Formats: sequence, structure tokens, C-alpha cells
Amino acid sequence: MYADVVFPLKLPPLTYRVPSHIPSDLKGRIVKAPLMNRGCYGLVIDVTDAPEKSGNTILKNIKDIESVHQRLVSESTLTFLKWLSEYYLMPMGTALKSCFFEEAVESACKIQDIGYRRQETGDREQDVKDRENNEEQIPKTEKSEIRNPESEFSLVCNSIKEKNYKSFLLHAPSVSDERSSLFEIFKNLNSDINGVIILVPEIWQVERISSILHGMFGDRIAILHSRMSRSKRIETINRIISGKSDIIIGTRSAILAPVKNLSFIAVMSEHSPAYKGEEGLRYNGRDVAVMRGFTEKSCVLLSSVCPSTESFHNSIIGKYTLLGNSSKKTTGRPEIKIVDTRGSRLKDISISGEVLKKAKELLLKKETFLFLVSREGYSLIRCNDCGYVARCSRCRIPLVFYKGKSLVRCNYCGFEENVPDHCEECNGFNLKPYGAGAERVKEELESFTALSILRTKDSELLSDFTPFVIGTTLAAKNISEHFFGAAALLNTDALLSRPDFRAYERTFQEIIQASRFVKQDGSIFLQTWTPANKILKFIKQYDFNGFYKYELSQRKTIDYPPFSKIILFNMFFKSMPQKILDDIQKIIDDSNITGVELLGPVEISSSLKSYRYCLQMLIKSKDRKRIHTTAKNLLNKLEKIKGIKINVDVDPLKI
DNA sequence: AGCACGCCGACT
DNA sequence: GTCGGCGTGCTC
Repeated sequence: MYADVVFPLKLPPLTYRVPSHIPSDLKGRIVKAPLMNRGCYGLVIDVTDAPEKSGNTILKNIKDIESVHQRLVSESTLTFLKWLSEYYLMPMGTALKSCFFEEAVESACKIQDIGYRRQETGDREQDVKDRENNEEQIPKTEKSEIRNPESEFSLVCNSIKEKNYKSFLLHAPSVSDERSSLFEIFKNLNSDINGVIILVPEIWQVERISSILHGMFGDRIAILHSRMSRSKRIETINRIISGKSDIIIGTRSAILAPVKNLSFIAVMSEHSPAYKGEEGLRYNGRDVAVMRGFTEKSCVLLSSVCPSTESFHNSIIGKYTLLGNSSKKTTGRPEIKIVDTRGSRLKDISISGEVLKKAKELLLKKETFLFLVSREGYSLIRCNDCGYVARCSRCRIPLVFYKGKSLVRCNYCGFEENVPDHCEECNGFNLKPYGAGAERVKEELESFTALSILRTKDSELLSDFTPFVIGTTLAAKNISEHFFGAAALLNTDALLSRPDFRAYERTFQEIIQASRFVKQDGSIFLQTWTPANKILKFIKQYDFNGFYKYELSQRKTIDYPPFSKIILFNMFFKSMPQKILDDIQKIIDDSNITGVELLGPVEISSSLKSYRYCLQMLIKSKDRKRIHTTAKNLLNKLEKIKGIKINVDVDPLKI
């Protein structure tokens, strides 16, 4: 008898012999096995009669499993783990590591080294029984009783009770509606629910949810996010495995928590790019949530005030059930005004006359005005003779001018140098600030109003009256809803023309999110040189359906998600002789790829400090299975090139 | 992830 | 001549 064991290392499963005195119900259990001359804890994912012949290499010197420990995962979780590894093109060990395996081992095996025999009546099962017994003492109302049968959330509640996979997409009118819907669901269920994961995009949002649910679930609630200390994380995982906590609230990684009998997954602000990992196993928490719900037969609720185009598309094709009709809700939202800055007389000023007039007006009424800019620093630098924008010599990214520090900086590689005095394109000396950063807007406002202006950092609290607030992001956790009398987006065009096929969608989402901080009868000004842009019309009217329809038609014509799948390869090198380029080309040619589009490789600037060079390759296809087999094949071959380091990004957000 | 093996610089 | 730098590679 042989067992395939996965360790929380960048490794595929390894085969071990199972000594005859060990029973065969090993699948899903933690075992200790020799690896690199010492005992390591791993997870058994398969038990076979003969050792698997991996390719044509016959395994010699197969070692014995040392000891057997508790069962950690169910059959369905194993299926999920295999999917996670295959889908994101990473070894199973990497996937296992992401699933809090080390923490599970730490809490279950090392602290109290439970041998095989004691296992059957382990503390874990007893704890669950204890909790269930306690709960039986508490009188419950009838399970089928829904307090508010008219509520559309009864659909979600029924689905949770049925214990079958079903996905919902809630298009909520506001962020607080998103949260209250969740509360409503738990209230309707009379807290009669086991195994819940609630995801939020950022750590500070965890507290918002946990405080709402604390009265209902007490210490059944566990919190999980990436900035917890190791010991706290182990403690939390221990609580989850033992069944003491089964309501998990956390950020991205919490979707991989070892919760048993998962019946409900909620993904708040599902459109958020924060759900996508940027290193290691680059999974998207939202997509993983849907897959986990599917394999573990749970109800999945995605919610957002501005759902992603992908999720909206899934609701059209019937993959998700659409809830909420906030797309029709235009009342109670601030008025959006498109400000045409093309004819502005004051060419060197980033704030338009119309916006400035409103700002002064609000100042008299003691109301606060929010200025949204898309970058820190003063501006870019542009040659007024030839129109060339100064760029980083290494990255070819526009350099940002910091007037206060009197330097230019590349925000990609961090390179800083003195402000150039002439244009490197035409050698002219007519360089001028171009575009508006936070520093410049502050300067302009101060010169127009003779007031000192508050620049917001995330941590700053706004309590006393501050006439103007300038922000680059809206991680405005300390700003209460409807705080501002008005808001202005000074460079809407910069957002709309970001080099990302999701630029329109992102802009729409950012404006919708900003709108929640503006008074309902206030206004939002969008300054633009392209007032005829269709997207601006949809935004102005809060026309979600119009936007999605247009955006989906655009995505279809350029053949991007959701109409095709994309996988990005970034290949890093210390040096890049012609031979490497030839080798890569040969691998591509030999793979005779069909039904898959391959763009590149093209050289891009390297984002890794220890690697100077980077080649990027984009793999694109309508065929979900084919793109994966092609990518896996290519990856296997490319990895053999010496000195290469490859980052694989399945469903990348940034291209 | 670790830990070994391996090929070039400064030392008793 | 050796000691040791950490770059590459393997782990059933």
C-alpha cells in the first residue's frame, strides 16, 4: 500500500510506503514522513496499491510513513485543493501551504502529539459534541420560519438550508445595504447556521462585520487576515479545526480556512481588486469562493455596489441569481456633472472655474469639498514644444515631479533624480508641469483661497471643519457617509485611459464608491477633455445596465474576459543572451499550439530587484480546458531553462 | 522551504 | 593550498 503525500512546500505529491500495521483510511489525514533526512508533516491526498510511475522515472528508495495523525480534510476539500493547484498552475504543496496547513499541524500535532489510537476519540470531535449539546438547551424557533417572507433574501436563506451549491449576485444600493443584507439573512435564519465564511477586501472592514454579528454568534466568530501574528493565527486555526469557531470573517486568505460543513460564503464588495493575490498562489478570493461553494455544496453570495463586469455577465447567463434592483435607483444619489475642460482659459491650472466656483460657494456654507486626484506628487513633466512627457530611462514610465522635494521620481522602480532642464526628445528648454497631482492641487487651492488645506492620509481623522480634502485613494475609513458637500475628480481622463482593459469598469466603480461620501443632494464633478465619452454618460445617469451592456460588447469585440480566458507568464532572468530568446522561441514552436492565442514574448521592465530582465507572454483562449493544458505544457518546458524564474498569473487583473 | 553540492575569492 | 561565499537543484 502506498500513499501520495503533499507537504506545504513548493512540491508536487510524493509517494510513500504505508507500513502494514497502519490502517488504510489515510486519505485526508496528516502524516509524518521522512523528507530530506528529517520528519515532516504532510497531507495524504491519495492511497494506491502500486507506486505511481511518474513519467518514465521509476521510483527507487521509497520511504515509509512514520506516523499517522488526525483527519484534517474531507473528500470534497481534497477535490477543492486539487482544483486550486491545477487552476492556478502551482504545485499542490504551494496550494496546501496557502490553506493554513502549517498552522493546522502546529495546533493539532506538535502541541499535543496525538498518536493514531487516541485519534478516534480526539478532542476535536468532543468539542463539537459539547457545543451541539449546549445548543440543544437553547430553545429554537421552527427552522422553516422565515421572519420576513417577502424579503428577497429568503431565496438565499432557503438555499443555505437546502445545503446545495447556489450562487447569488447582490447589486446593493449602498455599502451599508450590503452589510445589512447579511445581517438580515442571519436574522431570518435565526442564527441556525453552521460553517460560514465572510470575505471583505480590506482588513479594517473585518471589524465592521464582526461587530454586527458578535451579538448573534459570540465567540463562534473567528477573524482571519494576513497581518495577524503567527501565534494568533495558529490559535484561530485551532479554534476552527476543533469546531469552536465556525463563523469566519476575514480578508482574501480566509476563503481557504479549514471550516467543516461550510454552508454559506459571502463575498462583500466582490468587484474589489484586493481579492486578487499578487504573489505566490495568485488566486482570486472571489473566484475561489465560488469554486469552494460548488465543491462543498454551499450557498455563495457575492455583493457589491458596483459588481464586476464578469459577475454581472454570470448573472445574465444564469450562473448567478441576480438580487437587488439598485440599477434603477437614481434618487438619493449625488448629481454627477461632467465638466468640459477643453476650452478652459486657465490652461496651467488643474482646477476648472466651475469646480472652483462651487468650492468657494460651499466654503461660505461651511461644507467640505473633496478633491480626488490619481497621483501623489506635483505633476508630470511635458515638453511644450514637442509634447514629449519625461520618462524613466529604465522603465519607460512617466516620471512624477515632486515640487517640494525638487526632484523627479519613477513610481515603478523608485529611481529618483534631479528635475530635467531640457527635453530628451527635441532638446528644447520648454518643459512645463503637466497634469495634476495632490501636491499641485493643494498649492492651487491655497493660492486661490488663502487657506491651509488638509491632505488626507488613511489614518487621519476628520472631525473639525476642514474646507478641502485632497485624496489619492478612497480608503477613507474614518470619513463618514455623506460627509462632503461635493467632490471633484480632476483627471478623469487619466483614470479612463489607464493601460488596463478594465479601466472603464474601475473608473465607474471608483466614482460609485466616492459617491457614498458625498451628501445625497450634493454634486460630483468629473473634469474631462473628452466629455463625449460614452462611459461618462452611463456614469452620469448611474446607468449600470447601459454600462454593462456597452462594456460587454467592447470586451467581446477585443475578445477579453469574460469572453476568453487569459494567463500571463512573466519570465525573469539575471542576464538575457540571444540563446535564451532562441530557446524560448523553440519551445513555443515545438509546442504546436492550436486553439490558443499566444502574444509575445515581449521584453518589459523587471519588477524584481534581483532579476534585471523580464519577458512577458500572454496566453489567451476561449477554451478553458485548452488554455490550461497549453499553459501547463509551456510552463513545464520553460522551467527547464537554467537561470529562469517564472511567475504565472491566471486571470490577471493587471496586464 | 531547507539543506546539500559546487565552483570562484581572500586568508592562515 | 584551504575556508567559505551563496547560486542552483533536489526532496518519494
